[in-house]
Amino acid sequence: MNHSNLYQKIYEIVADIPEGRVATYGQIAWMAGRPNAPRVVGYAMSRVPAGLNLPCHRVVNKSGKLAPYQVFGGEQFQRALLEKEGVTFLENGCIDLKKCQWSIYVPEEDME
DNA sequence: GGGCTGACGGTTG
DNA sequence: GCAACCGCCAGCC
Repeated sequence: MNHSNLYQKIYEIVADIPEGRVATYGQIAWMAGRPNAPRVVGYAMSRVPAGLNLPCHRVVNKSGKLAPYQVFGGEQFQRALLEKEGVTFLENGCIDLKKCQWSIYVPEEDME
């Protein structure tokens, strides 16, 4: 099994994140088959081709904090973008994971 | 082929 | 509750 397949899967998972929802690196790693490799996910994001147009801004850490990725133009830009998509932010600047954390099992009753 | 780094996570202090 | 350290896997020098 080629490692490139792992990257491809990571890209696929990130690209499958719906608007208004966010996913954690650990969750993506878990879905990609590497629950112990959250770093690899972050690294994959760092090396992701811009042509894929991946919504990497929807990927946050377990703390609900946005990655120190200033390449987007600033954390505020990223935050505003997510907020515009419907992501709920807390007063402390963290994302409300309990409401916006993406799951493959999307409960319709929880969706509004 | 070996060592360092990295957009993280969990545990311990 | 917050801060720091260790551990993890893959990529790059």
